[in-house]
Amino acid sequence: MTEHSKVIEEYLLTLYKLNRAGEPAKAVILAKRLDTSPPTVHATILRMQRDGLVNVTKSKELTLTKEGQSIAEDIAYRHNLSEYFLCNTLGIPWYEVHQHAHLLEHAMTPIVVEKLAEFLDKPEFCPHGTPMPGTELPENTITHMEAQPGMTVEVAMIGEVLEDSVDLMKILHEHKVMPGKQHKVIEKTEVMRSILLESKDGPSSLPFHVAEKIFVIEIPKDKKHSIQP
Amino acid sequence: MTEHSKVIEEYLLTLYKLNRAGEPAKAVILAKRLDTSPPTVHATILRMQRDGLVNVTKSKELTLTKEGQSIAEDIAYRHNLSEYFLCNTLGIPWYEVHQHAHLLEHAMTPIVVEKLAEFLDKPEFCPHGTPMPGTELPENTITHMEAQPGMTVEVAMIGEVLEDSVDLMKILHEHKVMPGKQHKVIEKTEVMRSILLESKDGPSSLPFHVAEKIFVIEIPKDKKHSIQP
DNA sequence: CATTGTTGTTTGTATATGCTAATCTCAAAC
DNA sequence: GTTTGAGATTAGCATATACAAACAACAATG
Repeated sequence: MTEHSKVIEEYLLTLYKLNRAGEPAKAVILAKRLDTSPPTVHATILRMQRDGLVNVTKSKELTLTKEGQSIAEDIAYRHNLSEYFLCNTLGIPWYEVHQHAHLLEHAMTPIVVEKLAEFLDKPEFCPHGTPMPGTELPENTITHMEAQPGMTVEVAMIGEVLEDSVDLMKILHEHKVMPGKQHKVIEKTEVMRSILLESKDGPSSLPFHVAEKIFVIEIPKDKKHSIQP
Repeated sequence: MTEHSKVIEEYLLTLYKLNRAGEPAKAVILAKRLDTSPPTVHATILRMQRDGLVNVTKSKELTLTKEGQSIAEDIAYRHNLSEYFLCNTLGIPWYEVHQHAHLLEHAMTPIVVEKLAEFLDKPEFCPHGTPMPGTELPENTITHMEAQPGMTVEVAMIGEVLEDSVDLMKILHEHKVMPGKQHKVIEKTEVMRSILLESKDGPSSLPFHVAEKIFVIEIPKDKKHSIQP
């Protein structure tokens, strides 16, 4: 497992995340996610192919090779571990840690990763609720779009796509729509394309496109607020 | 203060360290320290000049500009803070932290630096005894070469030049020649070009070229071992 | 089937970083 | 003062990363 540049690591991580989100891994998407131009992505993908990190299907889908996958998981782990550290040890708000971890993830030696993981007690989820590679969300996790009015849900994970918008996450934070917190689904209005919620701290609304990226677990009536009052 | 590449940050830090060690800052030295070729150094220095980070005197001495100095201090601080964290929080041996910090120092946002410093209680020295920028070693600090036989000294700082050799530092560690530890100078033999020491853990010898890079403080007889038994 | 729009690719450039080999400069040594 | 040797520089080249503009390929839509 050779050393790879920051750029290559970014590509690998992005492909890994697209994969996990079930989104198609195409060059255009990469260009958008990485805020770069299609020709640049093209050239970089060629290099990654050459180095045995990705394969390109006839339909131009990008798939990680065994090695690419393994490296990507490593980076994802470093990223999530960094976020956990920044949030839980240093006290940086959960909705801000992503950007800082974005740098750190490329600068951790295996020993630092190991020692940090030990220090943090081997966490299994990052502050956004994303499971570390190897860990999975509970079976009964659904997207917030699937939660029906009347249901009480607990937020399990704020989808990684949303992590790029600190502003949005800050608002979610202010409305207590964050991992571990519970709220009730009041209504889902097609016209407004948003979901109305009610938590201890009052009502809030969730646009459909955001709700699609938030993962929740239904809480049976008798267990409401048993975890996070 | 614009963003600078890892490479540029390395150059700045190296120039800063040469400065502090009182060594001449010439291109060849940089090439050696950074393990790169003179032409590469030349090209990079040109860019740094263009960007107002260094000046070159008629005698080809490289000097940091105000801005270069300020950035370099920033990097040095991040480096030392990282080392302190790795050693004191994660428990990585002091003689190994340098290499890990070497990566981290380029990946810390100002907020991470601030929060980490708070978490660590604003340390003033790294595990090798190097003072953070803005802090100084005690006035009465001398190099180990200046310590005379009969004197009892406490190690204050392992010079940064030595940090590149983990093997050497590990041996120093095994002989308890490390910051905070005391020992007695037995003899200084010109022929062997080394200094003979005696600490609680037994005798050891220090080659002159190493002794030049180790800084100590003389401990008056009545205060021996008052700090580190 | 022709049009259109999305996506991929090529072309032509640019910059930062690196190298070797050759050359230049200058001070120190003879 | 001429030589020599260290250090600086130039020339020539390579790779990774980036861009815009032009073009190709192909699917979707009318």
